Amino acid sequence: MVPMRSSDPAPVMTDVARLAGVSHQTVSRVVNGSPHVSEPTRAKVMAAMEQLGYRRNGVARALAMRRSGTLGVITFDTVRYGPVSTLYSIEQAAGSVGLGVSIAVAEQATSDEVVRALARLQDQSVEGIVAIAPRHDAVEALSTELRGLPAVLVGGVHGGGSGPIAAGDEQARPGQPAVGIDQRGGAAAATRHLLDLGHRTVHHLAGPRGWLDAEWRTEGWRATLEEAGRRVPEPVAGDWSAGSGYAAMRELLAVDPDLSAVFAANDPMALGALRALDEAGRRVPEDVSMVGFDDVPEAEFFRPPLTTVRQHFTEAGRRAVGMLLDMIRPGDGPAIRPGPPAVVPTELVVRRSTGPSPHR
Amino acid sequence: MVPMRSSDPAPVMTDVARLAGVSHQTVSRVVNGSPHVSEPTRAKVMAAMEQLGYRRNGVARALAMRRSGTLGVITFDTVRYGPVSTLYSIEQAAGSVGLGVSIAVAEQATSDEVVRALARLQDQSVEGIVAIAPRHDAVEALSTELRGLPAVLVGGVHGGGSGPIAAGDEQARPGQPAVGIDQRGGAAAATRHLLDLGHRTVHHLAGPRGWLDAEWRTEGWRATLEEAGRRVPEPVAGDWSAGSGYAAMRELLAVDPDLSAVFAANDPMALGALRALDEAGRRVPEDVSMVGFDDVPEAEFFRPPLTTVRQHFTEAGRRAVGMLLDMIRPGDGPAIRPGPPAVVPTELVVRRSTGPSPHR
DNA sequence: TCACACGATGTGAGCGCTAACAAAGATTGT
DNA sequence: ACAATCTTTGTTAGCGCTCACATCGTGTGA
Repeated sequence: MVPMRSSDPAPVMTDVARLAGVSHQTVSRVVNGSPHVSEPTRAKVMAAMEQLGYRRNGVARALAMRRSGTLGVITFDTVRYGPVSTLYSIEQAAGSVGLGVSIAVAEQATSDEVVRALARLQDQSVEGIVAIAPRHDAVEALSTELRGLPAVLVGGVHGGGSGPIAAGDEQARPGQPAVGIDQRGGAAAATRHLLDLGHRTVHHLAGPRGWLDAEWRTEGWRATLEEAGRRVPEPVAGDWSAGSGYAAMRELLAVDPDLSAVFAANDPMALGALRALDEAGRRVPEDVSMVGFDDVPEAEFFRPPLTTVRQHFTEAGRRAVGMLLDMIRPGDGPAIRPGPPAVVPTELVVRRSTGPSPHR
Repeated sequence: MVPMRSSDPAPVMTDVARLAGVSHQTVSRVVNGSPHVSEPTRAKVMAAMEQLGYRRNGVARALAMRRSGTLGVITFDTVRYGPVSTLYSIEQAAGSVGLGVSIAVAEQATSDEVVRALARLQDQSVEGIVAIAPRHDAVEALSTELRGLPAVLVGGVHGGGSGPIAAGDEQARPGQPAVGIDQRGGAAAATRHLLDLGHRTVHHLAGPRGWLDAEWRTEGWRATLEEAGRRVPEPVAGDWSAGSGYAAMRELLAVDPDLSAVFAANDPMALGALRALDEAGRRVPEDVSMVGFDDVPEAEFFRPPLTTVRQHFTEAGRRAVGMLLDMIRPGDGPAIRPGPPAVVPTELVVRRSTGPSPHR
């Protein structure tokens, strides 16, 4: 393929220097774009680099500069839309400022697994950590294990979480920087939408216990119901999967056959619920209205097209990297620099799975 | 959180050595589990490491050993199930043999983007590359840019592709190691299933032009039809998304209102197609049968539950890492070592979206 | 004309580790 | 008892780069 035996060692700075007739330091200056190099010299060096196919050795550079230029991302073994989108946007943002991204995926979101993932990243000398969509225990484990390594959480923050989070809220890690999506606000919007449509109350297919996002969604739902003075039905928890949504919906139906509005913790669960409803002979939205969360690309093609809460994962990823950058390269110019609030708003996307209550 | 100012420099080997009253080399031996250290010495060193909270500096190690211990993965900005699962399984496999994983996501699967992603990884001195689900042009670009860096493609290989691929097949990169999933076989199985059900022919919602997986699926479908002596209807291409499946299905319906069996290039496209069918008043599977590809976790909850072709992405990822390991650490003991064939079989999962032809 | 500044370049040291060899001490055989 | 051997430990020299500083030249102002 390539006319190069991978056996002959890659050229190093000294090789380039020798060929160009300068010192290795001058080559370094050229490589790093120093202004103190004369034009002819720069040209000679460039030519030599070109001829040799020189690439700077990142490891040596990292050692000398005492910074690896890599961020670590901890994520979970889940192909869920949110975490994945966030991961990609983190990589984009990091890449745009010249940082690499190493990942460690924890098989479970348990403390143990998270700690092991963290260790893997630390072995690679990452400069900072972004942890995606954490659970309570994982966050806990993370912060005790961090030992001064800068880290930011992303994905599991409710309204109001820029920088150290105000005390008194049962969330994230007091003091642990976090950027997140307004889970609570999104859940509230979904619930309010349903209430506005005339439904007497809204049932909830909750996400798994212990997941920050899940809990804030539940919280937003509950608060809205309480504010409106409505009955708060017992939520049934799932595990984010369509299957669990299906099971949970059946359970809900058994307990309360008269329900008319359901808020699911995410879109796959809504999909499962839709199927359960169909099997039970309930029409959506005529008999039951359904709202999801995430706005996965497929949501528009569910039957019926799903009303859901869109999250801007990309923005969240960008801000997380910006925040981390502020921690590891303080005062390094405006690279990404997020706007003031580190909490990204959500957006209710109304499609055809919601309609007026049949009870009026 | 953690009672450690990140300002005081991390302890290094010499610090441990001094505290333990030995030479830094002895510390190195302990860290690397050398057998030539006496038990009391080892204990002293361990204690010193513990006390200081020592962690080996991976960068320095990488420089000295001339190997970074990191693999690079190139993937695309797509939250599709397959690529994501593969990515995770690669990380697992790499982690299990002590390798780190850096990722670079190309915004598009174009040569330009792939080359830039590759450059980002090379700057991190990765020891090898795994490229996920490539397109033709991307593979092309990759192999010219690789300059001796070991690389393996994963995800886009039809039956028969262990190691350098036999010439004569229009696929991957002649000579480019690849591990993949038996796309052609899976497509053939799907098509045959439909034919066995009595359908006269099978229409195809194809994946995007230029994607290896898409082309092999189309090929498998076409070959099966031809073998059976059936008419081969013109496929309509989509872009893997549900929206494109919807549009393509409508187009197919306009051209050939009598169709009774459809093979979609992936599950999201099948989902979109299902919706188009529903809007057109066709029942599935009574009027039209549908088969997808991938077996995404949600497929079981489509309406009706989707018959589809399951891919074992995890296995593919594992094998890719094993293969790469063979290239960068030849004869390094049986770490992952895949079994002989580097092509992972698929599995037809029959659910309720397929049924007997209405035309007989 | 000389002092001073400044731009362009080179020199040396060192980042934290591993590899290769050297130097002790312990053990063995004869 | 002495050489031969093995085990345990230390010493030295890099890996390829950047940083801090030294050096050389050229231009400027008095």
